Amino acid sequence: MQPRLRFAPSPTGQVHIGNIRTAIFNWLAARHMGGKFILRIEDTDLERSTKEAIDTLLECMNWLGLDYDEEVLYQTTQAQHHLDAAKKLIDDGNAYHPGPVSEHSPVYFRIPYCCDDYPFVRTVGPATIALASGSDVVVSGAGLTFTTLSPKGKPVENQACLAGFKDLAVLDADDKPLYELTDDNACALLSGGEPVTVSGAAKLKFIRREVFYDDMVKGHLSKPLDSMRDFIIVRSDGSPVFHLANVCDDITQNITLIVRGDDHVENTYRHLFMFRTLGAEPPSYAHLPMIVNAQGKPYSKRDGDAFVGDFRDKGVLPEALFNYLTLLGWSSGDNREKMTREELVEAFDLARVQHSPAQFDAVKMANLNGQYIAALDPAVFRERAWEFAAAYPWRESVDRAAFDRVANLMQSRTKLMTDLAAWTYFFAVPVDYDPKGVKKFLTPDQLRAALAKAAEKFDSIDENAKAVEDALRAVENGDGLSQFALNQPVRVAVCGVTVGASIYETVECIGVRECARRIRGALAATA
RNA sequence: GUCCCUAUCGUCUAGAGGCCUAGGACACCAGGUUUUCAUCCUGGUAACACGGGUUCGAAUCCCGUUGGGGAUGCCA
Repeated sequence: MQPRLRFAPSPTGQVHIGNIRTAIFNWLAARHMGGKFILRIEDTDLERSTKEAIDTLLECMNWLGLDYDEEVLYQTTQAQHHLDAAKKLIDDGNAYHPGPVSEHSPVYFRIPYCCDDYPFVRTVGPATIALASGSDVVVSGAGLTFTTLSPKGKPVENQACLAGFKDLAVLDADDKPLYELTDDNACALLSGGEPVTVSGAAKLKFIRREVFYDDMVKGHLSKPLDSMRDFIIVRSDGSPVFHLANVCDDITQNITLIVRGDDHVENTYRHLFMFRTLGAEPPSYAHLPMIVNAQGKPYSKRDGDAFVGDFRDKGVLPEALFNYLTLLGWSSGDNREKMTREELVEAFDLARVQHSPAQFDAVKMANLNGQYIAALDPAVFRERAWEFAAAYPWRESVDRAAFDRVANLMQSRTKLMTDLAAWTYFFAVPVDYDPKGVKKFLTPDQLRAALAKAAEKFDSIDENAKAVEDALRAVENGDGLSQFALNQPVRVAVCGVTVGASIYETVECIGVRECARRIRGALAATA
């Protein structure tokens, strides 16, 4: 059967990198296996799901090249299916209204008491739980309520599903049975029998069972049934809860492999039962570790910069973000880091995904981004730079050909597309001059005199880098200055800064005559 | 509190009992190339959380401790 994977986000505002990383891993896994990658939008939270949020999501996926197969499924269109499924579960005795049945009580999913033949349930063995002495135990179709003692001796209320306590015996302090849960009275309880309250209990003795499954990234995972509870699948207002909707849609969409965040492992134990009782084969699962911030903590609103849109605005290339995110929690195993999409699809393997959270490192990502920019075909870089520069007001008055020359000159020293913000001196007289640069390069009389001569030469020389270089060398020689002594003074006078590309080519880009004017202007302004 | 997961340089990671005096990348430091800066090249600092076991041999397996994360919602 062809693998079918899905990305099922809730569109509630911005797209978080943790979220999009899940999408990327799903996409990679699907493409690697030659399976389908399906997008399902879980928009059932009417309050928070907006059209804008959906558009943002779609845009992010498009920007990152996450193409999906088949039509997008909007969860709100499936409401009837969800409710039908709930009804089936109730009819089969796998779900119930607690207490007196009413229109306005929620529906609980019941972890099935008879589940020994489920392929994902196994018997662990006999177990006992010590109770707070002389406490009450309530046994009902909705499970068990009992009181234990915390290590500090405080009484703690516990609730668990009935299925967790196969062959339960409630014992008193002398190990005398106070109550026994047989298949018969379990049946009675499950079909709506009155709850039983046992007083003076001291311990619970039962056969422990556990749910288990093989996670494609985390390996063998299990959880005892007595640590689980029945859970709500339909709210009292009649709307389906995540667990119901999510599982139903996975069934209707025939999903065979679910790749999602680590925070869902606990849900998996519940969902396994839901697939089974809904008559479906459970899919395989892979749970991805979380991405945490520079403090090693989960991203919060305060971190602010963890949204895909922010990275785009900061001048990160989509292919670089994509590549960097694959490196968070995954590695090729052969020291390759900068990899093309094709190489990633080829190498991607869920089994190589890390089990523990990974910290996002903006510096390393910027470095990767720089590598991507450096490797860009110059024509492509010019185009992207031009598009990106639309964000800056100075672009309006810039001639495209002039811009392209600057782009060619600056590509190799661009790390982030936002570095273009500093290109403004190519197109306009600098507004600010670096004070240290002025002090060092525009203040000494000897340099000022030489600069004036250079400006004079600039009035008539050819408009190319070689001529600029020759002119500067000539002035230096004539004035007894050491070679290159004029480079930085010219840079400061022309660009206002002390760092940048080759000054000869920079002058050529700006225009030799224009530079002559700027030098005189700078000299006058600092006189 | 309980349950589940997890632990290699500052960070991302390689590592499936001997190839490990632990490899790569980012960052950092030093040197070199260069008309400035960046790039680039060379070299360097830096890690198996701790304690027990198992074994001829453990970063790797087991147990415990500690740290971290998650779950414990009529959120998803």
